Amino acid sequence: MPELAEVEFYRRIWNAGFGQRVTNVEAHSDKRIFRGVDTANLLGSLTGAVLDASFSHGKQMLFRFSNGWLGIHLGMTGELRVEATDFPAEKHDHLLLRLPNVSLVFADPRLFGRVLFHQGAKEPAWWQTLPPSLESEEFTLERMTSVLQRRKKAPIKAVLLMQPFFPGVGNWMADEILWRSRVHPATSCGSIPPAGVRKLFLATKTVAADALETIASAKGTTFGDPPTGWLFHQRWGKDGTCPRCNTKLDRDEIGGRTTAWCERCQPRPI
DNA sequence: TCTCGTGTTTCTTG
DNA sequence: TCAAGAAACACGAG
Repeated sequence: MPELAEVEFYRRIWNAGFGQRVTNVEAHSDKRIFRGVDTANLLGSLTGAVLDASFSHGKQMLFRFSNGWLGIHLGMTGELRVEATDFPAEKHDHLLLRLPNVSLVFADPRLFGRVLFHQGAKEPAWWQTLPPSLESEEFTLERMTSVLQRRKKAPIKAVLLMQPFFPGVGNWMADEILWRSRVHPATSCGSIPPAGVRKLFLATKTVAADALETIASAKGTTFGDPPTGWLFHQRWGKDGTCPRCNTKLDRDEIGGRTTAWCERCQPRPI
């Protein structure tokens, strides 16, 4: 599920372990999600460490322990869970942190997710160099305009999915942003007028903020769906209709991903 | 049996 | 060197 707001949702799930000392770590260390990681060092370092903070940025998460930094990317099918202390690891549970009161679990059937581990007083380099988040003041209209100028021929849908520029935007968020802006997903970036870019910019900010607000107000252990009236609710099925004009949504592969849009509200570029 | 997928990385082509 | 598209990764759900 993991796009911006879902990642934030999963980060909070592990809050149950704050302030507790890790008594044991279990890992399927031969799995793909540990590629490039010294798993022996990870296991040895986290055992006995205390979880004291966590952060999310786009689709990335970072958990601060007293003896290292654990980075997690959920890929396409990853999830974080909290289980009982004696919970036996299931087939796709690749990393388990045993704490006095709970077990923190990272599961991922398709193994597209990723674990990173870093030791040092400061955050890992890859975290420090992340692009400005969509919610930040550094994410500006000027920045977005220059990104689109540099990708003149690419369809806007594909560019919205580029994490170095739009951290946290995934397939459904991109479709939501385009639908709100009334821009066809196949429109080449170079052909979008300044007024259109401004609409896209404002929609990006709004979708990110509203999705995060949905998570904040859900405050339970279930991921609350976005408000009614979002394209989100219509884009999955084959019979989805436009929440604005009730036209049946079109579906096709654009920018390498399945894309849903309303041909009436988002006219195809000439 | 077959197709599809809420993501990234790497390869290929231009 | 860069932009853009395709393939690869792996496995469950429908």
